[in-house]
Amino acid sequence: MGEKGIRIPKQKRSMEKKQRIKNAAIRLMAEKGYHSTSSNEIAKEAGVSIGTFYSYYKDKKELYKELVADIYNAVLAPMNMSDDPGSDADTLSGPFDALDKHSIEETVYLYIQTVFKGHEYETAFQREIASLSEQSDEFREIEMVHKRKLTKTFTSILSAYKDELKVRDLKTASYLILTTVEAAVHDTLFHNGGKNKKAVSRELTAMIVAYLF
Amino acid sequence: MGEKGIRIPKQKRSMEKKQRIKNAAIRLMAEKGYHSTSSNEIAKEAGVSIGTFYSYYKDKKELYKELVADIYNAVLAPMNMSDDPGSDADTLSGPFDALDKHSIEETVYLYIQTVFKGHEYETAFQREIASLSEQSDEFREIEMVHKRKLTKTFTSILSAYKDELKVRDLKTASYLILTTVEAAVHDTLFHNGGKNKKAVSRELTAMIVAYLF
Amino acid sequence: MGEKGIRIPKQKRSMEKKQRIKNAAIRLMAEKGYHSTSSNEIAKEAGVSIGTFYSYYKDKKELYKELVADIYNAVLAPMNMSDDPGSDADTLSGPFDALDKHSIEETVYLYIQTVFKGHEYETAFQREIASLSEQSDEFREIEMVHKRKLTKTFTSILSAYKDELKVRDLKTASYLILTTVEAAVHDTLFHNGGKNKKAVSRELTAMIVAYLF
Amino acid sequence: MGEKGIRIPKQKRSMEKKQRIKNAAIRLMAEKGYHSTSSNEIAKEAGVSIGTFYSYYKDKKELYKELVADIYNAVLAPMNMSDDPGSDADTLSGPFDALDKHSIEETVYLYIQTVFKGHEYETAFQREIASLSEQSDEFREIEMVHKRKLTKTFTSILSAYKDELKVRDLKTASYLILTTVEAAVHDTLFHNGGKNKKAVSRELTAMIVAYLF
DNA sequence: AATGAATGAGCCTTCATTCAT
DNA sequence: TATGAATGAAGGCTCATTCAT
Repeated sequence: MGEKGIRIPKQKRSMEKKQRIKNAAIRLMAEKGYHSTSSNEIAKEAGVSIGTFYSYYKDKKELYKELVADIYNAVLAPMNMSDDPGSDADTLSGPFDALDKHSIEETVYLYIQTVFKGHEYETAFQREIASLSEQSDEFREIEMVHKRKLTKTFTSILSAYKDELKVRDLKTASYLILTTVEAAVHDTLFHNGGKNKKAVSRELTAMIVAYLF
Repeated sequence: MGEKGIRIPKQKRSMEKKQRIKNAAIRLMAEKGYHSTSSNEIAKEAGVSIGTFYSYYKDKKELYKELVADIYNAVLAPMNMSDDPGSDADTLSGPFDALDKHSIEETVYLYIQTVFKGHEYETAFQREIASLSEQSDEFREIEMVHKRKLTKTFTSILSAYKDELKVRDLKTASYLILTTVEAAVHDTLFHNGGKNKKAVSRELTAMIVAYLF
Repeated sequence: MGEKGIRIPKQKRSMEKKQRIKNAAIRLMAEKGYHSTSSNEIAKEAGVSIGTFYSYYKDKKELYKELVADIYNAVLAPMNMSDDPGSDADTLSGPFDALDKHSIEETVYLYIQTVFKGHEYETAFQREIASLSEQSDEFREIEMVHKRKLTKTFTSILSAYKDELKVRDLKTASYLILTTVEAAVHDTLFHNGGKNKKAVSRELTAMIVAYLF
Repeated sequence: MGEKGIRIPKQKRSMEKKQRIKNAAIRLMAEKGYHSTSSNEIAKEAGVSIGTFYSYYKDKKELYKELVADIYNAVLAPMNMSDDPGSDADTLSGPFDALDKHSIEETVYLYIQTVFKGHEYETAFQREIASLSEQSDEFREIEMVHKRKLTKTFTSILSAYKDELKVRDLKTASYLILTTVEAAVHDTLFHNGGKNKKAVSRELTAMIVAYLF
């Protein structure tokens, strides 16, 4: 009943406010989780009234979706895969298109470092994203949109090395490597505080190279 | 601790009631998630009064913790690593101590199958566990107690093959393989419905063997 | 999601509480109207927690429906038309089945008095019912269930006088008389404070008799 | 009064804007009711800022009052009873002063048709008016101002027929007839969709004539 | 005059938890 | 022991109204 009329801010003042809301939300959700963070709390932390909050976002979920999109844009941008180059999210430096200029080992290692870098941006909040995606297919789908792109790109990269590869099932190999790297990085960063990042990078590289070639 | 006098049931009748509560909780949480399942609902589903519920469990979290412990015991038991042989949780059949009786490939493959089997027990609920563990360190710690043991055991198994291995950093290798297998199995089962289980098992085996030897 | 489990009280204590809620609701809605009366206010006025309120009623509308049903049962009962003889609403005294024992004028006059009596019970709240019925077809339907019965009964009474009547279109006549009496009584009571009740009764009787015979 | 300085527009531009607001309000309130129509929504529908809305109207109630007044002026005008001949509301065609040029039956029938015509103008919104008038004496009073005039006029018309009438209590008779016609027309139009308009007109005429003469 | 971003009181509703019986 | 009625803090969200620009 009756369009809710969500404000789409173009003015500087408004943009700033929206950003304040986002920052507050990331801060709080990273710390206490999505479910334990209330809209009222976010508004207060952002120094904004609850009415303003709801003039920018239909509901808490809507805000969360935008947060995830921002994170993914920021993380995927350096891999040259971002959808939205004009995103209002920060963008990580260091492009990923240098992959093919190096030896195989270097290439894989570089890839792993890129994934690390991506996970190191707003780490705590990304951990919460991972959690929610696990919880509801609705949230998971938001992530998948981006992840599917990654798989495709990676498969095409592997195809370039086709003749030198010993694996046959390229699709499963891509899936496996992506899952593996993602999990190892995730676990290293989120649950071990990154202490063994170096060793993991080295061994992970070794494992993938040994598998592929 | 236990100011309110949480009942520790030893009588058959009580044990049965507790089990009914647990079963109801698993059923509901698997379906709708921890946060969307209320204590009242669990009690009703269990055919028990809410008062009774709170005479067995300090709060919902307490119940959840017990559920996680049960799952872990059930999953780890077949690997001969369970702490609590007298656990009231079900126990999966098929011991894992046959590892060294087979060829390397067979051994790894068998291990992967065991992990699959573990994840296939109360799959939906385990997915919820994974989600919550991500969310709160408190819950995560419960998992870690068990996982640390797994790493240790696995490292010692690898040690048996020491001379034939090409990896040097045994600790990191163990960690990597466990994380990798866990992640691949998890993703295959929880997010892909297990459709590519076979291919993943094969490639995963290939990757690990290529890495280790 | 998940049956809300509305409590259906059979115990004396509970029944009493439910009645307290109803009384409070009638009091407040009669005074300030349905829309300006909040559930919290009703609960407070009833000396009951808001939680208790929602354990008895799914929402405010549900409570309102019950209130209307109660009123109608109380009002229709003396006309021997109540659906629910065991209703927990009060019941007005004075049956209406004496209609045919009197002269025509007396019969009509008696009928009008009965309608007055019905409207004099919880007058202010009935005024609010009338208002809401006007506002939403959903609420109107609740009233109509009862009103339709009245029309039918009245038509059959008229049929008994068939040969002496000068009107031909019995259905429209019934409708017209019911509407007319209802409106006159309603207006006299709700908007004129009943000051001219006597004169209105007399003239209304005269009009109807002149019309029918 | 008017502390906030409510603008009384005399300029064409302003009048136009005010009218746009009124039209939007009637449209929305007719469709969704007074309570479910927000000021912000009205302003948006009118293509006017909420600020402008509040520069013309102290609050939503003020706007509503003006709407009711307009409707009454539009409805009463053809009966030559409008207070404000220069009202900015539309005016229905067809004067009512032809009453005495016809036979008694024709006169009454004509009157009924006029009332029908009045109710057929902005029917849905008038239904909402009826509802709100029932709800609050404040709103009701607005209606009464006009209705009292009607009664007076009608009484004086009846006086003209004095010698031929059989009724003695002219005041009550006027009141009764007005109430009756109003109610029958209202119900026929608002709740029966006007299907039985013809039959009701006929029978209503018959009833009133039989009563009066 | 006009705008519309901003406000915040207050509404409806849920649910973990208590406690009298 | 067991029950379940009762509680009330807290959450999500709406909307009439204000005010700086």
